[in-house]
Amino acid sequence: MLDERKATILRAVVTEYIETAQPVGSGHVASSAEVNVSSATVRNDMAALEAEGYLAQPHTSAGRIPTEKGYRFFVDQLGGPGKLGVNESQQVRTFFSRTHGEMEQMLSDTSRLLSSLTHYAAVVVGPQHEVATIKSVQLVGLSPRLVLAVLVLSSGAIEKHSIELSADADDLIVNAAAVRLSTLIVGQTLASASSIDSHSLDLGESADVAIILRAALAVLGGEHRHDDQVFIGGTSDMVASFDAVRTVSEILRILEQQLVVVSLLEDVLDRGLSVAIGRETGNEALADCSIVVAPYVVDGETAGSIGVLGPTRMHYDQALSAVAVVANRLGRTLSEG
Amino acid sequence: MLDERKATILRAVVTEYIETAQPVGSGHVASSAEVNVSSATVRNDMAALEAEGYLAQPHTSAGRIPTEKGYRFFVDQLGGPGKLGVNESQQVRTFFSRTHGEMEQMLSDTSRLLSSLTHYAAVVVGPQHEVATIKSVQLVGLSPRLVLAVLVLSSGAIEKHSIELSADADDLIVNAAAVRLSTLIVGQTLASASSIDSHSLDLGESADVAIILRAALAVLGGEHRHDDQVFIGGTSDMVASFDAVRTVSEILRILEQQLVVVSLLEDVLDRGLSVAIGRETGNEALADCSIVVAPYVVDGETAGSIGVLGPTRMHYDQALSAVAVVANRLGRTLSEG
DNA sequence: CGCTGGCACTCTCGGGCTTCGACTGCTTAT
DNA sequence: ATAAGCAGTCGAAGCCCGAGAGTGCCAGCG
Repeated sequence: MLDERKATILRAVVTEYIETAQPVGSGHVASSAEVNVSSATVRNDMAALEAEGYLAQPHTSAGRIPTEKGYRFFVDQLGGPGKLGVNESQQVRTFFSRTHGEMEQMLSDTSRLLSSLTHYAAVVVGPQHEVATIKSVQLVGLSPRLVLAVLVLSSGAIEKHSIELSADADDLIVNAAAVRLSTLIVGQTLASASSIDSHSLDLGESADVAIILRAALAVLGGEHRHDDQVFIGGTSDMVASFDAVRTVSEILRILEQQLVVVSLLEDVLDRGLSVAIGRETGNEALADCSIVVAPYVVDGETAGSIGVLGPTRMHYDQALSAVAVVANRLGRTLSEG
Repeated sequence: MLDERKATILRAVVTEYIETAQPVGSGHVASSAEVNVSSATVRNDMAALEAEGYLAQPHTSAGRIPTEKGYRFFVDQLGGPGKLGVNESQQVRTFFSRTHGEMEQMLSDTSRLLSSLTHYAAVVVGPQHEVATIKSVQLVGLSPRLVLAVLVLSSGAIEKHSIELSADADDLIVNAAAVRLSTLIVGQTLASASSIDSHSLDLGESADVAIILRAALAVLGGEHRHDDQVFIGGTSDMVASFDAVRTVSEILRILEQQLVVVSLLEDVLDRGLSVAIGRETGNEALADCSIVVAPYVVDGETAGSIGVLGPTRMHYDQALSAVAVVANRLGRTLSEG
């Protein structure tokens, strides 16, 4: 629906605007390399593009800036993720060759890597615990009425929950409960463990042990997926792309709410997109922002997602390739462990 | 060295400037309640205060704004931390009555509380692990050559380290090592555990077990205090106090470096201060910021510190009282556990 | 001697005005 | 269809000017 020339012109406007943040006039476009028509012709086409909603004019005698629809077209016909620069891909390679063990540290470092690649804010959402199996469970009495349950998952993640008891429990009882709990849930996933009906196991237990077991299982089931691990880096870089402190403050307020950030990314992925532009993010406060997302795959299963958040006038090609490459490498690195 | 009236005038300038962010003229000061002299007299005194370095003039025909020295005097003679408003202290009370267990969650929530009280960025540095004793240690084999060591500390904190082995180890060996490790370090502090000489325990162990033990002890000693837990909240609030995006970006860059933040707070405390103003923070990028800090005490020992970061024109009295009250309550709450 | 009122001076801020330049849209010629 | 030219629009920048806020200083008063 957009003929060849109009597409070229639109592309030129978008790239120029991304670079300069200034409205782009017909003269600039006409003098650009890919366009071989006069500025008058460009003007006609730009008027058409504006009528179709791809461009907008801040005021009469100014150039044009892309609308969300304009960015969307640009991104879509951009096609594949493109290639990373040599320095960048070198940076990715050395990063992943050096990294090892310690999942949290690694995810946190990954967010730093991604933000340093793109100069936007990077978000890394850790793997869902639901798919990992429980490797070990331990109960540690911290004080007579406070017991800490520590789960080690096959992914290497650790989940801890404190359990408050209504009556004192000595070490013997706690240990007995721990042993019993181990036989019950080790090897299962968190999801299946939390669905164990605590009433089906009353028999054959001493009352004290049963109390602890029931409390432990309740805690497991209780705060489902309450701690997705989210790592956000590079906010200072991203902030520099905006010019109103007000805007910045609103964006930071979003980023402070980890739950919102997670669902933001997942909403985008659920809609089958890898880029959400402006209001497409579904959040009014991010009207001037775009999000680039990719899931990463561990052992054949989609485990989590990573993404960057930047201004709508973002370097989409770079961001897309950086996100794609990092997601890929991250998934592979996590699969080895 | 500052007579009564000059002090009053200085105080009036500072409070007014904190409120309005506008240079304060002699007329305003003269009409303020505490000052009963004419504006001419105020003018004379303000000139003197400027000569002594307490005030500065942006330009000739403008009012005066406080210098760092001016703020310093203001803060010092402010005396005690002052009182919190009723709403605020109510907020603190309900927060700490509701909170329980789960240290990390609690520290993170505390930083949110503190930022919501002050509208500045709040920093909460978790307790040092060095003083806590080891309650339990567990080794979990994730894969043949990867073992995860999980320590539970008496504070309820968890420390995990992954250990990479050069040879495969089966569960039996891992378990044997875990048992031996438990007898070695449970009950000790992290510091003393990490100072165990791994060569003194070769005797009587199977070679495989010894390898794991040595690796585990090495890991313990290795990354000393590498994970102070730092929780930062309310950056979006703080940002709103500034008007240049550039400044904001630099401040955020500081806050992204957790190590820097921790040492920032500790430097201030080490100098015996509870407030650092502008360059007193020791960081050029924070020239327009001030920090208010307080340590918190758990079981009679200084365990960690909390603080807020805001603009130099911060509401010092409110910040001081908020930080003091929260530090106090936090210490008490953590002591119970 | 300290305080005050008065006065002249300085400098920023905002409005109004003009100029400049970057665009556009349209019309006409090829 | 494309190009060229031309008139028109509108913001940005520069300028002037007056208003206002504030200062410093001086002379007089208690």
